[in-house]
Amino acid sequence: MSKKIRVRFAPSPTGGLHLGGVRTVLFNYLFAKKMGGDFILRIEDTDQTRFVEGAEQYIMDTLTWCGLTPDESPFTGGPYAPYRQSERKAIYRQYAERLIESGYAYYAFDTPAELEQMRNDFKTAENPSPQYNHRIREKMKNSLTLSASEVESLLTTGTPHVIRIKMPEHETITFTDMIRGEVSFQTAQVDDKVLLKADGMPTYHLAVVVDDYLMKISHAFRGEEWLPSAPVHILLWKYLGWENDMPEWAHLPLILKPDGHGKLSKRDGDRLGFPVFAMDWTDPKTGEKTIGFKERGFLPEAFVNLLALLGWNDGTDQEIFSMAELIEKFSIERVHKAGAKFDYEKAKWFNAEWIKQSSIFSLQSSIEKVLSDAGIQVDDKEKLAKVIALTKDRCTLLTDFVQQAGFFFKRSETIDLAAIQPKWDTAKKAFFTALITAYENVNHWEATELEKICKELATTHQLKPGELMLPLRIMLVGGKFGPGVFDIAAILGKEETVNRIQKVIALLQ
RNA sequence: GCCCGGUUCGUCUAUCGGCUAGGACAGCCCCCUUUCACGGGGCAAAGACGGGUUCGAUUCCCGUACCGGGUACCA
Repeated sequence: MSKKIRVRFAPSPTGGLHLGGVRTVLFNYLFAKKMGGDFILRIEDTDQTRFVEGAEQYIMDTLTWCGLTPDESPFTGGPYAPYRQSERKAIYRQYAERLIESGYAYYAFDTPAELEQMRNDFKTAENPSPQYNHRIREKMKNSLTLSASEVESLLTTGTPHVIRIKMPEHETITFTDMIRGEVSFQTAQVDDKVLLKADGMPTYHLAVVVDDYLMKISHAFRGEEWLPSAPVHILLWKYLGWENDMPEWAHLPLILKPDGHGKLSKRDGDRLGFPVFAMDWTDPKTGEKTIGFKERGFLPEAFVNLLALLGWNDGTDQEIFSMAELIEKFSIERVHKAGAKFDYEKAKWFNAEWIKQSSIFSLQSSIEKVLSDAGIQVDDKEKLAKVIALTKDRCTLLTDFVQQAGFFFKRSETIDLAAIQPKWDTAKKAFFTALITAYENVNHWEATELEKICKELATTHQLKPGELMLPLRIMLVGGKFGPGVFDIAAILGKEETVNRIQKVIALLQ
């Protein structure tokens, strides 16, 4: 039998795809692949989260980058199209009305002002936010309090109205969550949620149940923030007569702010200087740009890896997992119940590990891109491969290659002369001038040979090699960083090495 | 306020009644390195609290505290 495992989520109101969202998708994907089921994605497009321009493409790009391509497009045609909520309005209304006919829901005509009035009137110190519940609904303007003819006339005159679920007064709703086990709620504690809004669009509560049923969803993953509304959804499955088709639920723990309290938000990233979105996103309305993990220099493998370990582990000390290993080892039972604070330092560590263990070949094109974005053109692929081999263990982010590897292809615009100048004298000048000559005559241009020549020459000039390494480095690199100097010279080649030394000697006069 | 979840080093976590409580990130120290990193070695660092149950509780149960979520015609 085929399983359909779906995640349903909304992108952030401005359109970006947030860490928590990607992780929900990831867990869902891992579970689906592990079970051999289909991986389905449903995306909200209502109200505040109604798609802004480019958001659909952005979401697909993000999923592709992460390697989480869904088995069905969440946007275009497919076996259960249409997928956009706005195109399914008639479907939702039909089921909402069916609920009214069977007495499980009712029309409510209260205006926003009246609702606010009610909340004000019933607000007390003990109950700061009164709910539209079984007690309050008796006092409001709805099809339970109005006569049938009054309702009829309000409806025919097109009075704005919503459809609300009629929560039972005293029932206990119990269900099993794949992560949390048995959870129960008292219906008296939950209010008569709106199912269909005045504009005819469904709320999440109605849409999630109707769509999951119609689309034959077998497992539903979502964030923990949905747990309190689970009883509404369970009741809806029951009231619609679909109880036996209800999916299994999994409420994932939240990703929390690294410092203070609460859910991680886009603002925290801006505030603390790390990405929160998977990829760069520019809000088409405001033009505001939010940086992504990808553009910050993360490898998709590392991003997926760090996300998976935020709230899950396989019980061993292993921390580095490929997607294939994650699929093999993932188990929903081992997902934590508690939320996890996001730690950017650890996130970077995952990336460094992935850079170290990635092959030169697989890194080549992304590094070439990073360098070219920084205005450094790579002409020689073979040279690039050598440079990557020499520098990849030193880089945490792909963008670190700009500093660690850039000078191989383009001379540094700034040269840290201040680091050599104070100790520069005629003896050193004589040495480096002699070194140029010696290097010009080298037959085997490779690191150990260059080192040997340099040290022998130092001895004949009665200089300590230690005093010469730093100046040489600055001459070749421009600053106090990078791999071993002779390895650098070896890759740079004879002509370029000699030129760089010459140029700096000239500058020091 | 009420409802629902959660609670092991600063952080992410291991432990499914036997613990000298393990690993990783971050921190500190040493080694390696005539740059900076990588790497290697080491140090420091935790069971929220109070009751039970048990020969034995971090592990099971109950309270309390604290944290998080929800309490919208947002998702």
